[in-house]
Amino acid sequence: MSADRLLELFNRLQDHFGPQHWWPAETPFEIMVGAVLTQNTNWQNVTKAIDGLKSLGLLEFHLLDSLPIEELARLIRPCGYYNLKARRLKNLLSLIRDNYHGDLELFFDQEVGDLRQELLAVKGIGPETADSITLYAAGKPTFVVDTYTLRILSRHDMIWEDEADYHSVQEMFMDSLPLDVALFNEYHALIVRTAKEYCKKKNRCCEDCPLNGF
DNA sequence: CACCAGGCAAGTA
DNA sequence: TACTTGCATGGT
Repeated sequence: MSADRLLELFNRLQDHFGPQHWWPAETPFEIMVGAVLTQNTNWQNVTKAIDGLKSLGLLEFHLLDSLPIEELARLIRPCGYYNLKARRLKNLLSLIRDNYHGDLELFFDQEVGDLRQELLAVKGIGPETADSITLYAAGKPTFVVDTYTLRILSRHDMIWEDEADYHSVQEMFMDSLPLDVALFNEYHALIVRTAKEYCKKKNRCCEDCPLNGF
């Protein structure tokens, strides 16, 4: 896989869509919560859950941390897997409370690899969620891979479906591109944008996809 | 009606 | 190691 092709892909998407202004949230804490809630879930459903928490004024570390888990589960119901996600959020909040006095700034203020490893150690936080929080909430340079990334790359013969484990694909991006937070931010956002708009059909590209012929 | 969505962990062989 | 399954709501 050539670095040039990955750069060319980015340039095409950027030329076509323009800036994406990710992550769609108002605070790093909201990004972190959203990253957990969006696991295998339509973003529309996530916004329902987030807006619900917001409207009650609960989208703040200490409030969610002290909220009973059953109550949290009930409040995030619209985003699905609510019992599971309530537990996962609690796991994450507990880590930040116990090791960082609930200080999100302090938690995020560490070397990118350390932050990522600490996130991965939380039960319910896998590579994509860890990278999303690291990149979009903490602003550290790590590349976010998701199902859309794998789909688009394999569709354009940039990976084989079998060889496509998370870390090898992530390495591919990070070995080929400058470790630039703004670039990684925009690149992943553009991939999601493209997939949502043009990869609705299961196993083939749309006629009018901006990547046609790429 | 079936299928899908910005995953992850646990179970099975 | 390599599959498989559970988790769940809401939109198309």
